[in-house]
Amino acid sequence: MKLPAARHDWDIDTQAAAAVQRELAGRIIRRGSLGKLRYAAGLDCAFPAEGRECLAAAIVWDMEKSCIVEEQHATAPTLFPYIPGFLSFREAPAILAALEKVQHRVDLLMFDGHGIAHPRRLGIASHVGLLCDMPSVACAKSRLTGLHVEPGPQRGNRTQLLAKDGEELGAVLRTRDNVKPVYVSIGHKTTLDEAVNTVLRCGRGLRLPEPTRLADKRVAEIKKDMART
DNA sequence: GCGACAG
DNA sequence: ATCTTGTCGC
Repeated sequence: MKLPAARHDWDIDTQAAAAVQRELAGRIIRRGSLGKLRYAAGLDCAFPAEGRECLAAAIVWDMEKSCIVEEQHATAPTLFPYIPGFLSFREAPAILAALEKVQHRVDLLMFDGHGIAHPRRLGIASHVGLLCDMPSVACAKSRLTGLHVEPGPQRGNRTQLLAKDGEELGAVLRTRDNVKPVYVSIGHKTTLDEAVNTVLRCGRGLRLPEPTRLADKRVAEIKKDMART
């Protein structure tokens, strides 16, 4: 897919990165887009070569037929260490490279990580969604920020993830009966309800939605045969 | 200064 | 994320 050329530097320190996040956060659109949402691109990364490079995979999932329609992957040098709150500066370059290779139509991006449920309201889903100017949803396996009570035990049960000042940051969603819930939040150009529905629609019997779960599986496989050669 | 802390 | 085998449960 064609991605906007205007981007910022990635090889910067945490102070500059935080400044970028605060500036870009103001451009995030917390409303739904117009078009039909059928093709979701799940993104995830792994770190081959002892972490010196980042490998990203994009799995384009047909939400109607529940099948993969395309998959691409790319690598980029790892320019940033893992620091909570700055995940996108570590993974976004490789993810954008993988997305550039995608030929099929994509209606939304799905991430393993947070969106606006972030200290400066610009988690990786929001950051990449904004740079691609695409609707994006976030589905993280654990909390980064925000407060919440435990949701009910059944699939579909949810509670609010709230900031100290009461701002709604996301939803703590049970995607499988009696299994640890996931943290869903708006990335860009979506509403929280759309994000929650998308996550539920993309997941059947498992805790994580298919697009990101399959992307995780892919990078693990690729990394594996990268190692044995 | 002391905890918390996506992947 | 990554290092790692078997094992308990649906």
